[in-house]
Amino acid sequence: MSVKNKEPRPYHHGDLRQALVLASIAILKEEGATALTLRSAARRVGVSHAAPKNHFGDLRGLFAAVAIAGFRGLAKALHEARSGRDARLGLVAAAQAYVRFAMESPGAFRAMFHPVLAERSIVPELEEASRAAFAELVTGIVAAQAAGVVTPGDAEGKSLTAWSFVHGLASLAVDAQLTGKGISTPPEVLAALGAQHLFDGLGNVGGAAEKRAMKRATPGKTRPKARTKAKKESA
Amino acid sequence: MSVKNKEPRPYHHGDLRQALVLASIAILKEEGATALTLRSAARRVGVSHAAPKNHFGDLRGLFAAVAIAGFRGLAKALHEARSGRDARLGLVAAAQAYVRFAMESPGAFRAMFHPVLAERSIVPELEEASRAAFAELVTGIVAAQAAGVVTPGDAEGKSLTAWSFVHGLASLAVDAQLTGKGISTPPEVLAALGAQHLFDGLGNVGGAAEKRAMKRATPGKTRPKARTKAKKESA
DNA sequence: GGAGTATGTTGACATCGTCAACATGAAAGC
DNA sequence: GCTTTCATGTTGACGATGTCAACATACTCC
Repeated sequence: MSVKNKEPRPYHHGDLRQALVLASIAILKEEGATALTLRSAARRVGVSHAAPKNHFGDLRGLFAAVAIAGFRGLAKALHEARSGRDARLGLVAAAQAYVRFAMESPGAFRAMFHPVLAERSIVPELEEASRAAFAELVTGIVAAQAAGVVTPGDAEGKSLTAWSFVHGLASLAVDAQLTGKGISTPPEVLAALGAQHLFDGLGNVGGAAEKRAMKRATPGKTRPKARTKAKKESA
Repeated sequence: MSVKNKEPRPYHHGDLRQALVLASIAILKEEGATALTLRSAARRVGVSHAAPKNHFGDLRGLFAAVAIAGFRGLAKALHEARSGRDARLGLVAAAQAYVRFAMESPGAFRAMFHPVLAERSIVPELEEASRAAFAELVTGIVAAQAAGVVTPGDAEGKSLTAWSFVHGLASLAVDAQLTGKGISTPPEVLAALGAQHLFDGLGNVGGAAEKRAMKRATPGKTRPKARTKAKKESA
């Protein structure tokens, strides 16, 4: 089947499961979400169309495997964004990292929140990977509370608000909802702007936070974002 | 073909386009997003499998028609939520209405942000319906600024932050990301909570907003402590 | 070294989106 | 009134997909 290989491939692949996951991620990146099918992944690896069934059962299993890898990559990106920064800047960087992840891997991002995985409790590993990614955010909020830059109490509720914001922004950006509305600001900048909104509040009229925000809003103040490396293939 | 009707149906339906859109919405509500196909919609209406092609061209056209109806319904819900309330409570109610819309019509919600509609500029009506829904939020923010409960300036940026938050929360709820993380609070309550976070800010430590928030959060005597007992197994 | 099992292949089936060719009937032109 | 035109709907077909059953191969463990 495979065009690229003429020599007799061994009957057993060795690590077909891993190869199929990597191929799926590549397909998502190169051809979009609709192009990922059990057969297309099998084709890319060079195995028969029914081979994936042994490893993933059905299409949902393949999506789940991709989503697990995605959540782990996201958790890692969030962790790296915070590390080495103070609590507040770390949270801003994490927000930007979340959006950047979605923009750079829209296919994987969509797979992670694909409707077929709605009842993901069936796949404990996926449940755990998702929980771990969220935990990164909670940790960031707790650290910010310890540093005195976020009000104490209800860390989980506040994390959820923050998560909702970054997830919504990422989703809107990925689904191209920001275009055609006169919004030209890059999503990553919007992430930083929204993070400031969240910190300072939209309703503190005349308060110190508003003055701080105005001061920050002066042009030429945007941090040169650190160019981040490409995604790693290992997982 | 239709099981429900034996009498000779007229060759021409009359308003097949509208009937197909309504059937699609019903399918989305009753059977989920994956069940909506050109053929299933045609079956439900009782026409041949290729009839939808005359009205929608391809599958994307059907999704676009459903999404247009969805955005109009969402805009209406947002408008009604704000009307009759003061600026701040109106925005809170709008946030809850957004989440409620998604929870009550998850299929339509997913169709509105379906990947196949990513370049929706091809369908001007969809572009306009989406814009109108967003405009409802901007109007709410502007009204809140006029009422003095939101800081002045950059109404669009602030609307975008608010939109990102409600859209993210709605998406997470629809995709069942809130389950399995120890989050039992209903999404509508989370919408109101997050709206308060957005108004007051998460970072105004010791400020007036924090005191207001504490006052609101304490029905009895319990002083909010930074006691996060969420995670019990993750380490 | 043989048995049992995990891993891949082949072929089949129903369903899907899409197309081309055709049927029907309403609207428009004369 | 009659015909022409064309939007609307049907039929049949095609390739692609997910999934299954039957079979082939090769690894592992006793």
